[in-house]
Amino acid sequence: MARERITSFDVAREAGVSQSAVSRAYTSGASISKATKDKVFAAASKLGYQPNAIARSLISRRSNMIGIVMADIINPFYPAVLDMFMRRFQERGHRVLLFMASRDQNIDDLLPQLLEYQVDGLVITSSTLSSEMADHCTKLGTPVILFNRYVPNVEASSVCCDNIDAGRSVADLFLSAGHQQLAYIAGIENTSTNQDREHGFSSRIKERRAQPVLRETGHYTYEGGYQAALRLFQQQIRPDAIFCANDIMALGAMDALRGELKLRIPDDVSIIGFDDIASAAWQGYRLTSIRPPVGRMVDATVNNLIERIENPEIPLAALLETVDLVVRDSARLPEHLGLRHTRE
Amino acid sequence: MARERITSFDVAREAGVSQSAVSRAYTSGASISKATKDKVFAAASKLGYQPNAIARSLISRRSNMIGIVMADIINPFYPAVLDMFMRRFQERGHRVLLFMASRDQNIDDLLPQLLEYQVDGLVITSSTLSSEMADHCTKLGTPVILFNRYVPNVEASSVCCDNIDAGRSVADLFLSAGHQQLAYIAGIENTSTNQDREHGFSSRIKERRAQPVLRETGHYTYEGGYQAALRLFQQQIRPDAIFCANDIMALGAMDALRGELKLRIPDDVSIIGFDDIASAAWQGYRLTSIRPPVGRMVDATVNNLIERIENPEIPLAALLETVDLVVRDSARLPEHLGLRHTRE
DNA sequence: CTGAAAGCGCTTACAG
DNA sequence: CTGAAAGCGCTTACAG
Repeated sequence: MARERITSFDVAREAGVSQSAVSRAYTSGASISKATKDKVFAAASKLGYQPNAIARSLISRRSNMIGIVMADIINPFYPAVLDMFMRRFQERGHRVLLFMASRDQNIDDLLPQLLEYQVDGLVITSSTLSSEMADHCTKLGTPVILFNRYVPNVEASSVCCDNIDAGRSVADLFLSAGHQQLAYIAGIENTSTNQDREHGFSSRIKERRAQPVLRETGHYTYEGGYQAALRLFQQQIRPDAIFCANDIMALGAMDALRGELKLRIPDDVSIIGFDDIASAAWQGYRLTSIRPPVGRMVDATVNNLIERIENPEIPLAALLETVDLVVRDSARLPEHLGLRHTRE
Repeated sequence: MARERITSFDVAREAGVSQSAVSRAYTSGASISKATKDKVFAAASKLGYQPNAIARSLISRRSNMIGIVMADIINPFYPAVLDMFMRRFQERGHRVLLFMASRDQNIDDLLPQLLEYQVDGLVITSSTLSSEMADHCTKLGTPVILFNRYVPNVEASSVCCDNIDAGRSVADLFLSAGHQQLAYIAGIENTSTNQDREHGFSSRIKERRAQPVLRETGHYTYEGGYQAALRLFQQQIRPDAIFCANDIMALGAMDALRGELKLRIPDDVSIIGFDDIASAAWQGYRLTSIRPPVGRMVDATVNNLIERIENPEIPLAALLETVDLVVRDSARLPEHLGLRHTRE
């Protein structure tokens, strides 16, 4: 069981140079001659040496690790998001320390575990943190950015899509197509995404003096959306158009309407979802959906975070991206859509 | 911009004790009096101190980090797997350094990036590694375990479900229910999961002297399964039962059959998938599927890895778990199923 | 360009 | 139980 730990000193001895030289060989931009570098690499590959990133992190006070906190990986929107984050950070030479939170739990108890590993920066997804914790990160010099969440007055950048405006647009689309009675299937109540989507939708309905919106909660899950749709149609007043706070609930609602309730989509009821997850495009659904510009949002998040790591003076940013409408077959829409869209 | 770095020396000074005492206060089982410990924690919380895990890792030669390599997070089977791994490792006090590989690329180039961070162990999912790389890990004393992949003669443990036996069982189910012409929609060709499922399926069909199996490739994607199903029915000989190497292809195949081909499931064609992903249970599909015991597989993986971290003498293991059949509505089945199953 | 030396922030024998 | 000291494996001024 000879666990060999080969260090820069071993390589130095083998190569006949100093330990500093070995270190310089692995530091791009360090002043070292080609000849020395070659000797070092030859010795290193002979011994199977690789620098120890932990030791490097300690002395250089840079771990090159980014912490990502993610709740809700089961929600199909987030695997695609995580995939993009991973690719972006890997491309830029960062490692990712991943933490899973329960959905929308307060993550104040979790963060110290990340912070003790001296992550250079922190991406927080689908969770919120207290302003005390954010201040603590600021004091440590660890920049934090919230992805797809907005918390006012907190020492963190944030990147969101314009959920309020998206909600307003859906209301306009439904009403302009002649729908009379709109309904909203809510996600998790205390999330900013759910609140903003609902607020935009309902307030626009009020402005246009349409029938008050019906409402049920679907907890951002398929089963929740399925049950919420059934409840909506047990009432006296039935909707002819439903805006679902995310796609997975919309798919559940579609199955409930077509299966148990024998309703046709979009002839009897129009449905619009949010996220444009992969299954929204499946032939069995062809769900019309609001597509957040995930690529742009991830890029903005990574860029802002890395900029702030490299220059702590850069001020916080609260970035808001506009959404697209993806037109498929689940909703009757007006002639003139009035917002950016693609047809699939 | 006063980035304060508070160290154990600062806390020691504040508490009026030695730096060793501060360290001991944070080491469970260390010999330290309650009084000293209290003084240390009081000073620490006053100063906002938290031990530096990077420094601890360096001196203790234990990073407490596990590396997870995952390809294919877009495949809905894997987010559920990642979620379980994260919960298990977090519960047991380990951090996770995540790496994303392209699907089934050789990850030899990727591993050094993980190894330089001195991970205590390595879980590799849906990728393979060369035996050279595995030997390298052994030499470094870093245990490796393959999840859902098996590579013969490689210095790593592995945890799989019995894909060969599962394939045989599906053949038996189809034939015993009276199907005449079976077909297989393949996943990614060079993966052990695909090869084993196909081998079990085809070899059992041969043993029972049924019609030779038809075959198309679906690349483990929805769209791939959709197109593969269309191709199957463009031929002279048409199947009356299809085994899909994973669920997501099965859902694509179902949409192709019911949509473009106007066939009824299971009246005209039976379909069985593999993985039992969440959407297999959706009302729009109700796919009959083979369910690997993911919870047991993850537990076995975590247990074997942690055991080997704590005791390097423990031999490698190649664990094989048996699958269940989840009976829904997409396949005509015989009276007597002959394997463990649940009805949903 | 090169080497000797200090130091990152801890853990852990060692001696008391 | 407690403290002084060595050392984990590097980076980076400093002097030459």
